[in-house]
Amino acid sequence: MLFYGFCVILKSNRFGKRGITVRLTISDIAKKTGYAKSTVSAALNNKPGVKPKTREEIQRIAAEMNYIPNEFARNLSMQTTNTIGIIVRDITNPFYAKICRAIENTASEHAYTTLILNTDGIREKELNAIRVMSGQMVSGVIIDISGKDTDLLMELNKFGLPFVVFGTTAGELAADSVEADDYNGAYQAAEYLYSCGHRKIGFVHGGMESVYSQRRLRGIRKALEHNGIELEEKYIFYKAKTIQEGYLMGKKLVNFEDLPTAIIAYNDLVAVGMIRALEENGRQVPDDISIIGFDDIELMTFPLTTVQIPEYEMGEKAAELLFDKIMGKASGRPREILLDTELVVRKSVKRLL
Amino acid sequence: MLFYGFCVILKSNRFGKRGITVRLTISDIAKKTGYAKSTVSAALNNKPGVKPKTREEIQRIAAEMNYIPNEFARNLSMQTTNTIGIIVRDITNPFYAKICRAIENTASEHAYTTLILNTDGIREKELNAIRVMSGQMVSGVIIDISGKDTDLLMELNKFGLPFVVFGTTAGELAADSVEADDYNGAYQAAEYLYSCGHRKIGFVHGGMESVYSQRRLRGIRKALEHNGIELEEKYIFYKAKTIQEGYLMGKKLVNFEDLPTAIIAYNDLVAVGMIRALEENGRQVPDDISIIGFDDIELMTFPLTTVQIPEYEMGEKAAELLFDKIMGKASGRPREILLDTELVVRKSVKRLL
DNA sequence: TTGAAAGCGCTAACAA
DNA sequence: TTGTTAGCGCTTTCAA
Repeated sequence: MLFYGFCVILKSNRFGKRGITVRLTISDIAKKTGYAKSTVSAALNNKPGVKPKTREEIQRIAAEMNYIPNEFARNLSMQTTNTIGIIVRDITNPFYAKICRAIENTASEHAYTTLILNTDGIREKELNAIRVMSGQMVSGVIIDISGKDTDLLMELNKFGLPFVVFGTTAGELAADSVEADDYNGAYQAAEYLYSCGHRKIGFVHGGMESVYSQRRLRGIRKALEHNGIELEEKYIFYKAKTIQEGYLMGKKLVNFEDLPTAIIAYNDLVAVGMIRALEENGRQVPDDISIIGFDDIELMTFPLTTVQIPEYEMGEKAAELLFDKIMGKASGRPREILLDTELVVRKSVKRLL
Repeated sequence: MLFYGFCVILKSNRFGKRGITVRLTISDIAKKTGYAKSTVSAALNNKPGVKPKTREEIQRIAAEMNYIPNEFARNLSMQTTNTIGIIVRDITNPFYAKICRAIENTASEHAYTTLILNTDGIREKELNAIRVMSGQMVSGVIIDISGKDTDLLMELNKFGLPFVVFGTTAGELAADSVEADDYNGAYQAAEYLYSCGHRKIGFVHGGMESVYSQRRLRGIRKALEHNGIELEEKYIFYKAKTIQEGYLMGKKLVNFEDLPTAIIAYNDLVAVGMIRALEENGRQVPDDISIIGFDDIELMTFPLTTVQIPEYEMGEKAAELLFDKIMGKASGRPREILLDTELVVRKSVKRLL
């Protein structure tokens, strides 16, 4: 019986230590081929100044011997890495998962690898993530800052890490950034609700320190004002970002006296949680109450009307911005990319008219 | 106006190159404190043999100067890394996202970092992932092998990478592995359907090269046999693993002549896709057809009855096994961990009795 | 076109 | 208790 998972001696160790894996190095290739390390290096990296025949021979033998360059030594020597860091709240949120996938795909086209760190939005973890990234010498980082987390950016700057941001770098601070047009998305959502006859409209925000929340709120408010009604304070509900929080929100809603006829949720997760809680308490969506979400997560069974955020494109664009920066192709001014959102109408909103 | 994202000179370069970030090194700390590099290293790493006062002083100054060790140099020197690799099909699948989160959490307790690579189940990408992992000198990898991908394990072995596997290492090959009890889960699901009066039961598998599919099929078959009925060949439907594939499956199902009264889907994603397609074509779940899923993804609005797989625990256990191996604590024999599944009854199955 | 040697930032053996 | 030195595997001058 053959057991896997034991260490294999690929090359015998200088000290002959048993069971310790020693990988093939460029010196082994040099020895084998009879060329110098520098020649091997040049050949393997397709650098000019190597005789074609030599290059071919070296590459062939290296391939035969299954040589894989040690990226660490390489990076240390070149003083760069081929990895970019991603700092997100939670990869478990399909929204971020999609973004990370997009970044990874773009990165791998550049032969880069990604390092993903989750922070759960906890400051301490965010700070730590930046330190780890720095220690890992990532070439740059893509970070999701939902609030005015300018100190996170200061930190990134302190370590000299190029970065691109999801979210806005408000006011007099500016950085390359990618975001979706939340304002417009929210505006459209509210406008749509109005057109369906809804007048009492609520918003479950995701914490007002978040620019996304702020802009969505502004969008809703503006749309309603435009139609001559006002967003009532009591219909701005306390924050929720996750399914669980949405669920709790839904529970509370049930006991509410003067319920709005429609609610815009901070995101689809919150919408899911709310719907679950409402249905458990005998309220039907959209018959008893209408709901609109944000993100357009793929995984829904429920026909949720929602504002679609182009996650994949966001990830792609962010990666492109970052690579421009890493490659020194970025122009002086920070670039801010704003991507369109779109209201996807399904069946979670009741027509009252 | 202050622009972020430009490089900052943390320390002036030997060549005085402008705009190039040069990070602080251990030599800088040595110079500043007046101690030798080795002393600084020992102090910073809390190694014994350093005078407490010295240690304290060095640590203080290093912290003040915001020194962060270069992990690459560290790893190169120590011939290990503090990262473990994860090779999964697709992080966008919440099932894998959960697993990755669990692994990351466990890893970070050991001050390890994770490198996640997605393969979409494509052989070429899997092979490449292993090469990348090897080049990145990961301490070990956790890999999801759904089929009898023994050559992937051979590859891993070839590079001397310790690994732990999700899935089974069938037959005479064996490795540390973690898996859920698919067989039993499927058995329970089918048993439950039978108890609800279903006799015509179908299974949408995820590709019969997958051991999961095989075992689930066996579980279903056994449960039915136990009740004196047979799983009909025509009710074993072609493979589907994603929402899209489930959706297509659902579309086909609509035109089916002799539909089963209940279907067990390969996973929740497939169930979601099927339900969506069915409902679009006027069939209600569970009124017209009952459906059971696998995984118990959190994100469902639909009250899907499903076989819960303990993803988080799976990730945790896998990480623990791997760390044991990395730390040399593993005993000789491969360990296979089998985790219980549980049927979560919700409302996607109709009682016919 | 190739080779020798230095150096990336760190750890670790050994000497002081 | 601290310092000196070599070396991890690679790239990159610079010399041959």
